[in-house]
Amino acid sequence: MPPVFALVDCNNFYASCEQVFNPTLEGKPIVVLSNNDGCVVARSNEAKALGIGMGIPEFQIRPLLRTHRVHVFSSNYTLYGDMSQRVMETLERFSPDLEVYSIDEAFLSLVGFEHRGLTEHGRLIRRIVKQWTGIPVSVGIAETKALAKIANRVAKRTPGTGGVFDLLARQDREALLGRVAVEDVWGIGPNHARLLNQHGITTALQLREADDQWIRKRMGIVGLRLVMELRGVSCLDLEQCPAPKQGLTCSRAFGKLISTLTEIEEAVSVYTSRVAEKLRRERLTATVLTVFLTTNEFKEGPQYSNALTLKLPVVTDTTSELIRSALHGIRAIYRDGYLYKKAGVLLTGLVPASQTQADLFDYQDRGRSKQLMSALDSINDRWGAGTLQYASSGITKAWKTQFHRRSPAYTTHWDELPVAHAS
DNA sequence: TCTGGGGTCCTAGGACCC
DNA sequence: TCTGGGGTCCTAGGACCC
Repeated sequence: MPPVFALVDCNNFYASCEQVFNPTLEGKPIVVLSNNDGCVVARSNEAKALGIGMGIPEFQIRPLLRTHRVHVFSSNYTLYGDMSQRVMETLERFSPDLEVYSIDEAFLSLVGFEHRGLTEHGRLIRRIVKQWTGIPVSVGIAETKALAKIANRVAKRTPGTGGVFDLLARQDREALLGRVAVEDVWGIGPNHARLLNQHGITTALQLREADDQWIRKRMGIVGLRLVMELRGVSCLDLEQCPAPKQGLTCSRAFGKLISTLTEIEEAVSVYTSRVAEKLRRERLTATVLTVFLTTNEFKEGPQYSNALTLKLPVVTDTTSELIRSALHGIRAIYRDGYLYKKAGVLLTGLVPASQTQADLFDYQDRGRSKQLMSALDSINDRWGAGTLQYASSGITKAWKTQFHRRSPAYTTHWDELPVAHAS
């Protein structure tokens, strides 16, 4: 059976999540900002119509936001993560062959559903997801993932499609691909777009017709696979079970520039605690730790950026051991006399915890530190991240990430549940 | 004043081995 | 004077994704 993919993509996902819990926002321009309220990461249709670009720094459009009374939100990842799970669980009912591709997108295999009419099936998916979660989605259908991406784009932007577009059924495929700019093709970033444009390739249609040898040489095997996908030859399979994680990171810009080693050590301790929590949640242990530190690249003044990778003395998931190594690393790369903007901790060489616990023979009492970590995790789960923390994390936290306009965690915190008013 | 965070995969080059 | 070829592993950097 030839493959058939549907790409289901939530419309303006973060913005839609905010609207679900505050319906007075529907039809209004709203934006959601990144950490530290830095950049725009989601926009309602009305905000897009005002010309607010994706990724633009908030301070650059502040007057515009005020003039048009745009509703502005800090990111609320707890809420978005929970809503994402609800959407994915709903989609699972339509096809067990599902790949959760990102927080707001999933590929579904529709093989076996052809007889019902794929467009009709797409409309049903859209209706049920909206009804059960409140989130509007678009559905693109085609015989490869790359084409399903394009179909989804058409569904989103073309009034009259009703949010569903089946490329398989189209006779005018060439005309459609001719209207898609090459930089809007999935897998073509700014660098390859520039390269292709220089060689006269400006549309998805021209990319499809490009010379294989040339593509292979200039864009590698990834580029060639993409071209094949545009031709309707499926090269990218549905990845149903996620591959094991290769690394886990916690990196964050500081709420303000900092210069002292003490403050940086505090931040690195907190970041290490966060990444250690992720590690335990994934039931993994780490063997390698990298710390890094950078100044603000956007600002004038002396720049410094460095990273150090350390092999951990023992494979571990224990916060205190990870903090010890991270602080060791950060002291080694810290230089006096700079204003620092960002630091991070990266764990790699990940091994499933089940494979490491049996044969440890170091001096630590593993049983006790395991108990300590589960106590720590359950208290922080129950009472909020950071309720219990290590002394090296400090108290004042002048460098803390800023979220000035965060909406409530409507779905995950009892004291922030939305309230229904009888009218 | 103010510019995010967390990932993946591929490739080239060097070290090392037989 | 003359100095192979093939393999693996590791790392850094580039490109891309949402």
